[in-house]
Amino acid sequence: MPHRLQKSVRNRILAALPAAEFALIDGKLHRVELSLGESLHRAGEPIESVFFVESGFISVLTMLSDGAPLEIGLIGAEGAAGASVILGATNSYSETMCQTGGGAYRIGVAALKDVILHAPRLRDLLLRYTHVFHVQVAQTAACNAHHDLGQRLARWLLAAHDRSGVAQLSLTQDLIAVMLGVRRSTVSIAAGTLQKAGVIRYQHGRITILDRVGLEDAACECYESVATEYRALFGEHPFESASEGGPAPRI
Amino acid sequence: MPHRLQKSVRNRILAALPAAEFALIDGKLHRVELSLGESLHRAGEPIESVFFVESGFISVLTMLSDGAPLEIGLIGAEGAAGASVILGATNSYSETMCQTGGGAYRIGVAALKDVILHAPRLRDLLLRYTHVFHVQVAQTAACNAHHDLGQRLARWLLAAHDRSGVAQLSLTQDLIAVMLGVRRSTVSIAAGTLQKAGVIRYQHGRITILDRVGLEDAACECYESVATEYRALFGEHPFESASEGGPAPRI
DNA sequence: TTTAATGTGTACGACATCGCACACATTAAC
DNA sequence: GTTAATGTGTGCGATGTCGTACACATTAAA
Repeated sequence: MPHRLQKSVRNRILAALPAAEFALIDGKLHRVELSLGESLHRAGEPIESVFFVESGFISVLTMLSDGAPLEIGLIGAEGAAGASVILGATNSYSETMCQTGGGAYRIGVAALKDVILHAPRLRDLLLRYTHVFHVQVAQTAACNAHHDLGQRLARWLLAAHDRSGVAQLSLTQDLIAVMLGVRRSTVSIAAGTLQKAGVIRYQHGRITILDRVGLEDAACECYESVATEYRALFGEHPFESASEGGPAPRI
Repeated sequence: MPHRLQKSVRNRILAALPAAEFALIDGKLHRVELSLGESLHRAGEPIESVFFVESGFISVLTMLSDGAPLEIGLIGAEGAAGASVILGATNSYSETMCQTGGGAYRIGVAALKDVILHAPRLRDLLLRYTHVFHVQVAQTAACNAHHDLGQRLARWLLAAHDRSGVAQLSLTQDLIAVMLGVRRSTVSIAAGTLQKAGVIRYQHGRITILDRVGLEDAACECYESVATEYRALFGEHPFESASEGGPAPRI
């Protein structure tokens, strides 16, 4: 297998590895394309692979017994889906699925555990990433209880924008409603408010962020709290592709 | 320092250690008594100690910017507060405080990290416990969004009952309201419903669980989902004191 | 025993969201 | 260009909780 150039890798964890550790894992990574709606792990099933996200973002969903899924976190190029295997988990407690098109590097769980024995920096990064993701979930728990949909929608759009890197997202209100656990019509009202304020624009499955700062004002503190945790781990621009350099794109 | 008898230790993690590993950590544990309302870690502050809970239970709270705390998880004798240090966290993202009287074994973070280098089983147990706690938080995020207060209250009482081990709890509606992030008067209504159904009894700061099975029926699935995860880690009776043996107390 | 502090039950208008329904707008398919 | 599929805006009664207030019950303190 031809060697990848580490600096062409966008995933922040892989990009942060010392060259020697990257060389160890490189040959075991399989580039995969993720299509919209594709499921990476199913709730209750064994975790067979870990996915280091390169582009797009992944939703982590808890499935309630009435069949309703509810999103508890988002994973983009700053993280990895299925990383809980390094805590000793064998089965996934959640459903992880791609909400956009995207790409990732896949590695089998056994191979990853093997690599980790000789890659302490990778192990530490995965542990710390797992912790920050946990903080994200904890903040979401509080957010779901305390903040109204207007704030939660703005927060979600910011998180999605960070992780996708583009201002125009292909997202229906239906999809967002499922993620946030509310009616589609309720999303329509909240989105309408943001639209009237000139912050976003909706056009049949396409949502454009017009005013990033305005969106931050509309969001609850939860966005910023979690972003701060990610900055502590990855530096000033945690969601930006490592290979691009420069400040995160602003609109 | 005189050696403790490992079999007199109630904490499930410490009790599950091989004797050789327990001997390593034993001398570094400090028995502490926890009083009601005592704070073990403060949000944003460095984590200086990890607490292996022996009795009573600990609330883990996210502090929102309006000053309102919201509980995201409970820790009893099955776990440890501050365990996220083993993921590389240096500061606490949450407030942890004791909601009952209780006891714990405290160990300094540096000492714990030192022990862990030579205690792989302890390390694995802490990692797996951290994962299960994460699952608990994730379930709470979904629960806060989807389930009404009647279900959430029943779930919370079950969790508190599991971890305290006694049917009579010293808990005001005010305290429970803060934990669940609702008005005290709303708790009064939900508790009144449970009381009329003969499931619990309230007597000025003292709540008695009269019908454990009825409480389980009133709770959402979230209780059982999380309990299943804890069973996978600690066996059939995850919250029971390890030294007591026999089935968990039923009322 | 009396008094104060604490804890609980209840009331009521306001508000967000539910659950459902339907019309309309835009895009994709033919 | 016509038609079907998809996505969005809106309406409305029902429900759960908010926010606040107050009366009452129980326990603790004087």
